[in-house]
Amino acid sequence: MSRTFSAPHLVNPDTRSRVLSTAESLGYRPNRAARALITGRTHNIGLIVADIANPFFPPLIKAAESQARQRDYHLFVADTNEDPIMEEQLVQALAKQVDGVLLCSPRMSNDLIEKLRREVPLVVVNRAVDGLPAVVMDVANGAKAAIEHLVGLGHHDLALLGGPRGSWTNREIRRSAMAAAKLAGANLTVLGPHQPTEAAGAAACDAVRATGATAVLAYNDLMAIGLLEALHDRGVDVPGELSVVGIDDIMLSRLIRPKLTTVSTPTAAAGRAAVDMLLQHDDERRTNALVTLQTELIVRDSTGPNPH
Amino acid sequence: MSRTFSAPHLVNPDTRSRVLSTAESLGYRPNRAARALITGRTHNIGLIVADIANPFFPPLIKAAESQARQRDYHLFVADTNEDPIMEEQLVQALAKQVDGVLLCSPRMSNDLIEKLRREVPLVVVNRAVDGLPAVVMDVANGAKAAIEHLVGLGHHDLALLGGPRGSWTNREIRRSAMAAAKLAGANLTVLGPHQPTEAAGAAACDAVRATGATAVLAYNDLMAIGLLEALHDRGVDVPGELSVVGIDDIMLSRLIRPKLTTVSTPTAAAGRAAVDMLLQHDDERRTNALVTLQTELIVRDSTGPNPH
DNA sequence: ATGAAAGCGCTAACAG
DNA sequence: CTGTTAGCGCTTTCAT
Repeated sequence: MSRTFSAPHLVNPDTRSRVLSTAESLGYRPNRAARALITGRTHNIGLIVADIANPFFPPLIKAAESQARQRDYHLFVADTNEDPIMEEQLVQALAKQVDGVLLCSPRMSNDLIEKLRREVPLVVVNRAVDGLPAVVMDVANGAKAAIEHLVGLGHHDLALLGGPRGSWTNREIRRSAMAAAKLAGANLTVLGPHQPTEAAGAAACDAVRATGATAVLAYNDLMAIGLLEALHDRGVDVPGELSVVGIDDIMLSRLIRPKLTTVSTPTAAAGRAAVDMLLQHDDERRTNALVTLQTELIVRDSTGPNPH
Repeated sequence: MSRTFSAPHLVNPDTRSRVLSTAESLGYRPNRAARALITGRTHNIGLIVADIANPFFPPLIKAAESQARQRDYHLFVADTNEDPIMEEQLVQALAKQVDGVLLCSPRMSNDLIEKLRREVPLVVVNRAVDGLPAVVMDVANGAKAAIEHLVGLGHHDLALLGGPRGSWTNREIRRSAMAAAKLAGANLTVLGPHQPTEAAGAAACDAVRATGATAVLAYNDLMAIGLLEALHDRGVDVPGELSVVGIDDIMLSRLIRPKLTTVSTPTAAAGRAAVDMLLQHDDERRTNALVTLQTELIVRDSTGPNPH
């Protein structure tokens, strides 16, 4: 009898235990897909990220999965390869199989997000979208702290190694870094857009040096690390000749030499928060809920005083 | 009419296109859960790993997801936190929702795997189980090559930094390393079991030094890197005083200094192969199919001649 | 080549 | 409190 599983409280304890033991001996397990058909709740969540192998995402995925399963949900994970078109396809493909989708660091337009939210409940991570539940990191404040840190070290000529087109985070960083530089009376040259990868960071090395900057803020740690590698190959001393700051504080950043100064973003907390927002009942959910997670500048060894 | 989607070839092209355009205008998408109920095929795959945030797994997950979706399958990802009990629970929880489960680096017993395979088709990665489709890396050969490399550098006193209990890979490495050391007339001290983490590698530093070994092979790169960090903190020069070899060739390993000498394992290929094995029709599937992927020793900067 | 009907495993609603 | 019934969206079988 299905009530034993779906509404245990209004069934006779005797009957219940009898059913339970029979079920046990038969190895019976309720079929969630069949249940979903009638209840409309699948107890599945979709998680869409730009690149599973980008070290930024695994801690987020892990935290989301853990939080989801604690609430008896399973997690679909899908990878868009940084392709906005793939994002749309994936949301639609998963829509019928999940109770909601976590869209992490989307590259698609806000208009498209608006369209997709009508097909399936959406929570967006790393993007603020009007009227949509979202989890963002306060990267603006982080970028500001990074610029102030560099200016405090005597740097006047700064460069920003920009991230991918379509990234809300990238826009926030640029806006905030430009404002902070202006306020401090420093020059800031903006480079980009670039893919958020180590290879792109390395490839941008010469462009960075051509700006004449003595300090660089990168869109993320991966690009900063790529830049560091290329700088090392060219015999440029960090932080002696050039200071480098990243954003994210991925595991790598404290393991490389010099240890990377970076803005730490709470990725695991973001994963948990996103799951919580998706799963909290609609009546509690304010449609414009926006959770902003704090960031923190971690000063390590890749930044130093202006050599000039 | 459902035939339009499930058996397009035996429907009148006119009718078909008419149905299709109507469906399109209604935004209709077939419900896979309902389809699964009757066909018995969910078009979903479960992927169970010990730790999503362990850098070894993301490339495997990414490759598996990509391969699965190319074949119109979605991927559930779950994390066991290195807990064998969680492995069992997860397989059972996913069993009804998937057409098969990819069990990566399982820590559970072979007996339990035998039991679970009766509930859901299983493909095992990083473990050879009799009569079960499996994808393994030839770590035995990799460990042998590592030992020979170290002996070739003049090292006679070696240590093996062992991995987790229950790991087939760990047993393979130990067996092969011991055989290779014996053959070369070198001493090999085996340490462990340890968690396969950077922290555990660092924590084992003093134990490693106490063995008097001049060269160490670690269960994986993460442990080797932890060891390197601890060695650095203690002012021990690598490879001047101690040589270190890892296994896996995770992205980190070529980014740290000294760059880690390691045995590269084809993790992406393993993810793809596992999906392929699961999805190939049962009639083609030999029950004892075992795919063995080759490994390769990558000599970088963490190994050098015996100082004595 | 197409329409109609049965039924996958489950829950909801309704009787008892 | 418990047995029965209808039907979720789809595919399959059986008619036509």
